[in-house]
Amino acid sequence: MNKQTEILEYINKKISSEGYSPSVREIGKAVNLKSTSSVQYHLDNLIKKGLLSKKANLSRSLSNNKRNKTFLSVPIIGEISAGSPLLAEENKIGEIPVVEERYNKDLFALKVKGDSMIDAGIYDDDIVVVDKNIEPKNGDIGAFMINDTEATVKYLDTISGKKYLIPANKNYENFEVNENTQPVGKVVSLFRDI
Amino acid sequence: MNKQTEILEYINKKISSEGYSPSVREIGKAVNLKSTSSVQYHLDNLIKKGLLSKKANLSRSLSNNKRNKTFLSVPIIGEISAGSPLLAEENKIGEIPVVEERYNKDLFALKVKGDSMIDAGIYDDDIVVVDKNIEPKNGDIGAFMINDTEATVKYLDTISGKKYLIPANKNYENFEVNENTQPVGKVVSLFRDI
DNA sequence: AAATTTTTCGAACATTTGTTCTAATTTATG
DNA sequence: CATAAATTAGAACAAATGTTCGAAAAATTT
Repeated sequence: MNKQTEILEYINKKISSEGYSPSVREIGKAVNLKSTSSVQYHLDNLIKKGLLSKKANLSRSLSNNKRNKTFLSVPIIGEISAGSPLLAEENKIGEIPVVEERYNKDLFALKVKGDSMIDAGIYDDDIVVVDKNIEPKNGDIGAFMINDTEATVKYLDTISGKKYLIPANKNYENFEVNENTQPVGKVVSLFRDI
Repeated sequence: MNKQTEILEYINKKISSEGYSPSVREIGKAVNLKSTSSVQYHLDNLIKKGLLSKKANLSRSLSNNKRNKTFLSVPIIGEISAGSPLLAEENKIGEIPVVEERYNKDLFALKVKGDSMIDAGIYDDDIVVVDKNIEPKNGDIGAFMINDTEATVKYLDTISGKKYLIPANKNYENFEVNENTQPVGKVVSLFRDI
């Protein structure tokens, strides 16, 4: 392999595994270059090619131009154990990546069970991302807790003055919002494995 | 705001904007702490709380524990400029995160236009991830290039010996596969903003 | 008000680190 | 083979950086 690409790959590996850039000397050790100036030589070339960025005189400031985006993970909540809070660790069944611009502390994801929202394009086993910051309004798809034990995803709407959770499937009935129905947040995005 | 969270947020901001960790002194300057040891004091606490990681004696080695580094980005392809290869930079309209275990070099994403796959739960403006490594088989949903200028997402199936691209919408017609139809890959997952 | 805990400061120190310069070595080129 | 170009090495330097210690200041508790 080319020394330059060898260096670039080592930098990528280091950043993604450790979370920070290697130093010039670490690079040299990793790719068998005994002199720091040899490493500098290749770094300069990589920077000229636009493949790498770095701040002058600044330690461990290398960053890959091609893959720089950071993603944050949001927990996926599965079945909710009776009595445990929704976001309890025991209910977590996985993680889903979210782009940083969209991330906030009140995001979480739910695995949808059943076909009650199929006409909204939400299928069994789909994963929906819920923002607890946003209270679902009429017409929104929201996540709701029923009796503190079950999370459900439905349309919210008002019919003749009463609020209902409304499935997107003719085979299911509307459910009138009562004191055991707690809005959790608005559904903002959806993932599916095909 | 709490000094500790102020520091944590500054570190996050710095890493995501610059691509590398700030130094102790940079943190101090950012959050108005005149002594490096004051910063150390808070860093130690953050590490004890498990919110932060760092290597001893190593400059700019801070990394956020909540931040998952195992996500990689896959390009989203929009409209395909005539004559340009599918994955050309000019066709790229964004990026989408993919968990590392699932990542491979032949993944890319397409923005779906129209409602021809609506009965498969794929809606207008949905984004589907395509794996060029997997050739779509009968019954699969695949991405296909037509005349090298248009990418389309359809079911693939064989009807009385002939291969067809089959929409999931009664209002659209099946399309017989011909020499201008190139399979690109299999659709493996789906994203939607709601 | 006194005692205790938390937080901040200042200075000093040992390393780490990026940079630069010149020369040696290897590789490609005519 | 001779020459030029690309690559590597070694050493030295200045700046950046993490760490530690004791004391002061501020906030909290008793």
